[in-house]
Amino acid sequence: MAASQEIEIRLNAVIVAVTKEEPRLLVVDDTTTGKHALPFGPFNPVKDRTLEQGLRGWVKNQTSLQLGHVEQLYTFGDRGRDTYHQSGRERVVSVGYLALTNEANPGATTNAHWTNWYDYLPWEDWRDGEPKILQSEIRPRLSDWFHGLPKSAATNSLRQRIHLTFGLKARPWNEELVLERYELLYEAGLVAEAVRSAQDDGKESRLGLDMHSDHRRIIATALGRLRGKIKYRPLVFELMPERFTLFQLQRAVEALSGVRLHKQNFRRLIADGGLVEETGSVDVHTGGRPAKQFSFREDVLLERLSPGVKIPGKRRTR
Amino acid sequence: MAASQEIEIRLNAVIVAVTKEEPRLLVVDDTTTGKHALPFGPFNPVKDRTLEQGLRGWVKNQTSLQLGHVEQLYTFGDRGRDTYHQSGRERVVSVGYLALTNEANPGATTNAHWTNWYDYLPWEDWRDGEPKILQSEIRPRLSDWFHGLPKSAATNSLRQRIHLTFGLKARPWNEELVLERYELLYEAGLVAEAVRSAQDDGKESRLGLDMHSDHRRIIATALGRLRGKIKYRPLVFELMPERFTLFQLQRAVEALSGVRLHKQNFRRLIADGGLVEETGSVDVHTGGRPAKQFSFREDVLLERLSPGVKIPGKRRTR
DNA sequence: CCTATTATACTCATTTTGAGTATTACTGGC
DNA sequence: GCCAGTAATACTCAAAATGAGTATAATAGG
Repeated sequence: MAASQEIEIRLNAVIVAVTKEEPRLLVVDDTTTGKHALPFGPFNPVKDRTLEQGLRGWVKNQTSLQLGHVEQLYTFGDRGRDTYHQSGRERVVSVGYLALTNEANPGATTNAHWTNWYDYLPWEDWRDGEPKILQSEIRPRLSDWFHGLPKSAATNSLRQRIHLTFGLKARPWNEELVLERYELLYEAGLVAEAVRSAQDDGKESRLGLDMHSDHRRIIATALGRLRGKIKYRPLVFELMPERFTLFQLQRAVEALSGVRLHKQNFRRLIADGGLVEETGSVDVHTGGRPAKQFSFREDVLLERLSPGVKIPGKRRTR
Repeated sequence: MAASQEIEIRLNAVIVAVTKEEPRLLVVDDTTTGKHALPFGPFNPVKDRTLEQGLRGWVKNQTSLQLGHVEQLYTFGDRGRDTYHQSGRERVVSVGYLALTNEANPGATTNAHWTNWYDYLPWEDWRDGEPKILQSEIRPRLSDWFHGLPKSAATNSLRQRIHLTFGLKARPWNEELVLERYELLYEAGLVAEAVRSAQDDGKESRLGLDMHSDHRRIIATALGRLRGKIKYRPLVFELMPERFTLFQLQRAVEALSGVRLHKQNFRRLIADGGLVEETGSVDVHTGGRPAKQFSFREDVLLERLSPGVKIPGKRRTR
């Protein structure tokens, strides 16, 4: 047991809501860099009995938000995160958390504000077809980077990896590979974080809105996890109002997953899944036939094992 | 940014192998309690660039094991873990890791040794049908506990939770709910860890072999994660020898998942999945017709997205 | 060469899923 | 009040995946 150095533990929160068909993220303005940053609080070993309680504590104090589902994402301890002092005297370890809430909630009081998740990861939003940034920026620049590398045994492997993560060469787009895509762009030096310590001062156009420190990596982790988990856990409902139409639910799932779904099949999955129940009320502001409003059946948590919202895919012949 | 207290970060490793159709776990003997403990090393912020590198570092030094896949499991910071000093001066935060290896490897040099995973979680092994301990011990004692609780609004919810996690009342056994089951037993005071700080000195028969501190919770987390992940990532192959028969592969998956699989369908899934390729050699020591030996196709990692080993289930009419 | 034993191949009924078409119930303009 | 537009909801159908077998092949040991 080597003597521990001065270590500080921070609890970072990726606080997510869905409003007006967009996935939203609570950020604060970092005063020194002017960039957006994830809110965080310290872990106080004396006061906080568990890490999660520490997180809930400072969120409650600082934002008066009512958090729903909270889950630990990952613990980041990399040196080189810019909170690390060159002196080596202090090291920050961040424990990232994903927290779901409802933007209609009391709301933040501090300098925190809601932003659109896809401001930071614009290539992840395929709801209106393939994002233009892929065609215009990412593919050419990834290609330049790839061809500029020295050939080696790993060359073919890297090519495959690029194709897989970005759905190139007839491979399907897999919405869950958010972190994998971010990391590839990072390796290729295409996101601002990757060149922060280098000579390049960011004049070249960067992909997506930069964030403080490695926070974009953390939200990529969060989005990937969330996209995966809504399929087998009823997490979407924590982001919905009390009553909602099936189409509103679909829109929320689409906002998170970043892909469009087949309406009739989505409806079938939800109905057959027994996750919701009719409230008797209808929403007449649909522009067409009024839609029945539903509410989440709390008791499904008690009777089903993995009551998620499946995401219909596209048929592919193998 | 509150001043950080003295915090030590430990890197705990759940090192897993599969040998002779049993899932194995590398443990050390805790000198003070005589119990088995997970090996761990300190995180040294000066030397270790990342948490994972820190982990690989001490594992390499202490055991000379060749680790394959390594993944972070969870960060535990609960007070009350017995490494916490009442004085409140020092607090240990443990980052748990799952690491896969091959027991045929060089092997450990220290006091570490391999044990059977199911020694600690005997109710998780359904390969020979329902474990007797469920019938003889767990169900009756869970029942006693449940009926001894004061009735409240949460009573029904708890009953459902018991039924779900343990597959009671015609609900199917879900092999992935390892942590959920452990936590339920913990709440019910049926595992030794739960009564360590209480008056009870453990005379009553405990369920499964006790471990040091909260290490059994960590291995429950690991087993649950592993059982889930082998279904969509080719992790089993890291636990297999270079060449293996399909039946040996099946046995390994069964060892991990704790359930028996349908042989013909398993074979179909693997074959259709294209995860393996014939080596041309056969294993004649089968007791019957010789079995072809296969090897893992490394390049599937490059061409498929979720090349896991699906676990055939049982048909249930809804 | 017969039997036991395991590997491997093939069959079949269901269920699940992707993708449509058809029908229903509103609103707003005239 | 009727019609067009629009969205919600219902229903159909073929393909693929899945659970559960039966059938056949290839070895060892007597």
